[in-house]
Amino acid sequence: MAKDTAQGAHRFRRTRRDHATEITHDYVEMIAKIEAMHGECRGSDLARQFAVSHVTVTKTVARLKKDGWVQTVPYGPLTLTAKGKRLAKTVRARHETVLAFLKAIGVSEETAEADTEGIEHHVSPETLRCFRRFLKQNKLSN
Amino acid sequence: MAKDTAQGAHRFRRTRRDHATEITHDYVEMIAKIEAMHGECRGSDLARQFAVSHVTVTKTVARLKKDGWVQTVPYGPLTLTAKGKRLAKTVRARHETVLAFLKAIGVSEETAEADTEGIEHHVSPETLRCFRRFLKQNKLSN
DNA sequence: GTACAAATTTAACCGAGGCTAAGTTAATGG
DNA sequence: CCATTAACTTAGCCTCGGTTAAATTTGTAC
Ligand SMILES: [Mn+2]
Ligand SMILES: [Mn+2]
Ligand SMILES: [Mn+2]
Ligand SMILES: [Mn+2]
Repeated sequence: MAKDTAQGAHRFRRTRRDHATEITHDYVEMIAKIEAMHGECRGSDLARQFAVSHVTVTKTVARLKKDGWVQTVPYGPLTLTAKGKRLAKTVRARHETVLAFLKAIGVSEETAEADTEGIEHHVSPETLRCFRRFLKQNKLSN
Repeated sequence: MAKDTAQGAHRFRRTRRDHATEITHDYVEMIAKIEAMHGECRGSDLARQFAVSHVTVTKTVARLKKDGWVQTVPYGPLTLTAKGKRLAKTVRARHETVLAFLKAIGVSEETAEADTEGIEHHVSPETLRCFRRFLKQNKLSN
């Protein structure tokens, strides 16, 4: 019994789980970034940055709010909750590490930025440690 | 004008495009693998390997068929088209390279296998070349 | 040849993440 | 103060990738 799934099946489950949290991670990261740059973040900023419609942003933000990552005031700016700020910090750190790593092995700036946007969500803590170790060994820690 | 999208927006578009082709890639890769191991591939094999229901497989296979990657006979095995076989080959090669690369920088077998399943879909040709170059330089080409 | 088990298909549903169109609110210039 | 514009919301639609339940086909054991 327990042979209804193959032994490698958990890897695909992992990938599906990564994708379920991906949008949340990108949003809190972006909100923090825009807040840092412009003082406040509006829905229209996110729509422009992600190249989606403002309606998509409205719906996604409603989910983020329900899940406790952001707070909103009607017709006002978006703000991260304490929990949202903590998540943004770890997500940003991971993003930076992946980006620095790709550049360290010779990937061009622009390609590295683009690939990182997808890769970051599938890098496990162990792999992230390996990336950091590589950067350290090559004296390119940031 | 043309300032309705930010300069970094194309990266998120890229990631969304990667995700749109991801299932197709995983399916053709898996079908080729199962064919190679057991002579033929059935829908139930895919359901077991991906840990999804057989209904999900039926629906996904219908799309793959519509797009010309696989052929089916009612209540019979799945087969790849010529186009499907070619895609499977390139997808498998990319998977192998990503996996070998992660192991080369010190990621454990199991973690490398899991991370690769997601990362492979976001690795651009340029980054793949960097991975291969790294493996070559470290005499670990496969 | 019949009964049963496994595989497959079909129908009906869900949530996430996209979209357009239309209505509402807020800010601002004259 | 009012008209315009920008931002935001609401309503309704789509596809994809999941689900369960029920019907059908196929292969096989007896
Ligand atoms: Mn991202
Ligand atoms: Mn992905
Ligand atoms: Mn994969
Ligand atoms: Mn793969």
